[in-house]
Amino acid sequence: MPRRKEPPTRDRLVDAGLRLLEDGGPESLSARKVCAEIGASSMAVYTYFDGMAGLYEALTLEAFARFDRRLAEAPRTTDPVQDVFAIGLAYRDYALAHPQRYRLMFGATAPGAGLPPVHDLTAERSASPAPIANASFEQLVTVVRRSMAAGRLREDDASAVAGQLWTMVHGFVLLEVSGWFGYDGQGVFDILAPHCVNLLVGLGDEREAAEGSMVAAAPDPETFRTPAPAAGALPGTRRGPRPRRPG
Amino acid sequence: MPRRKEPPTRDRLVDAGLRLLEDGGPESLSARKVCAEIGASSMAVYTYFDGMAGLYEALTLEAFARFDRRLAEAPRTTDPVQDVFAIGLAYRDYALAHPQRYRLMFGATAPGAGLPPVHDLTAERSASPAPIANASFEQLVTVVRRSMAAGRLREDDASAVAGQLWTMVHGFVLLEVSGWFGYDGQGVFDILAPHCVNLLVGLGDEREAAEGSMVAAAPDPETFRTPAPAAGALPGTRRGPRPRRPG
DNA sequence: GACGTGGCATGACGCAGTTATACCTGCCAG
DNA sequence: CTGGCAGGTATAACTGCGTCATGCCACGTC
Repeated sequence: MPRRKEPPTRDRLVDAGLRLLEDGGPESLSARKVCAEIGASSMAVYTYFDGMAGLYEALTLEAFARFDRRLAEAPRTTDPVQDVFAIGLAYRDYALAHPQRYRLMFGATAPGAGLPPVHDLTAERSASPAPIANASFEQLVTVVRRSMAAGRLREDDASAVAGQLWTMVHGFVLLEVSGWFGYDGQGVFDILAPHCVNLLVGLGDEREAAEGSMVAAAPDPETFRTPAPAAGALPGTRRGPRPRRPG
Repeated sequence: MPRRKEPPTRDRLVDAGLRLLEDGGPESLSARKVCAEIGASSMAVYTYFDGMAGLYEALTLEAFARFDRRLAEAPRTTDPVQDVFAIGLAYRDYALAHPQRYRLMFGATAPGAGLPPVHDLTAERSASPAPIANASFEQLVTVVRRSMAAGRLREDDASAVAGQLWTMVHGFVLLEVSGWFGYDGQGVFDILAPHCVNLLVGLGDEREAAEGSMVAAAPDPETFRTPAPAAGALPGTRRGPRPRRPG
């Protein structure tokens, strides 16, 4: 069993791994570099994680755990639809603060670990991020269920509705961190906010109520600028997917 | 200039690269393996692509070109909303048929090429997939615009609306190919189809009209099973994000 | 027929993941 | 106190990776 001095070697490796991943991208996430970061030899990766795949897995689990904590920190109010927006904002905040980590979580990075799950169904692997991811997902299911109980959303399968919201934020965030919506956060205003309002309307909410909850969830008034009802179109709308390198 | 015998070496490398990527995942996409596939030495990658980054870029461009062609093959009818569904189905078909290629296209693979665009804004690179991706996006914008002209969708910025639809399908497809919705296509029925209908309703369409267009776009009656209007909830709904390895 | 140019193979370099081996340190038995 | 034991760790070597300097060789041209 590992020595329990002050900071266990295993945890220091995970911390260093997440730090290197975010600072230098997946290419910096090598066994030699991570171990050198804490002053150990590359053998430590095999002692504690049985190889790089295990390290990737531990990093994924830790990233999901912090993600789950971040979603839990989003405020819960008496307006459950406002809470939906709050969770969505926290979701995006986390992804934008740690884009590499987010890609790792959802199988978009990790050259060796779990990248091709479609072709890799038979691979036996001990720990899966699914339980902790399900915990995060359940946070969304709960506020959806509350929204239905409050009469804001049509009664329906709360998990299916939460899946629609998750799909929306996930797709948006991945496009945003890859630069398809520009790098200035305009996409939230142009795409995500109207998408969310439109989806909520389709789920049964009144448009004015949804927009009110959206504005109430904004930490500052600039986050969501309510579209001018008279103009009809959204001001300053971008032309959709844009080059990764603007200009 | 390259010799123009029968199959140019450059094109054969791109073909072999796409094939290796889909068959063996990103790990199989090495300079040595791709060149060995066509009986050349690894030097060919530098002769034609100036390194692996250039090969990744060429593969991404070719993947986007085939994707664009696939979307263009989706039938266009007199019902523009039906065409929206048809494009969405073609989109998903392509992504599910070539999941690794799809990840490469949207910056999720490619350890060396454009993976961390957030940290890599200053990198100068000649060709970008943005123009061809914009062509695909414009196909969606066109049918959205037709939907507005036909009075099915509220008049709005067609690009912003197309961005919402794109976000939805992109997010869904990435979760689906990673196994979060299971591997049996149930997610289309549980999540994507109701999401699309709900979004279209929020965009101004009538629910019955949207569901009618959806059913009309299905190549066979089983693709979208219309939710029973009496039950309210979707039958057979899954519990949202699921383990990558079911069981 | 000699020449130069461009495509390509060869071989080397550094770095990656991985692993066999040996060492070293802390613990327990006697 | 001493000897053995066991587990964490460093070392070094293996293979395969991207990359590049070098040189060969087959073309097209004068």
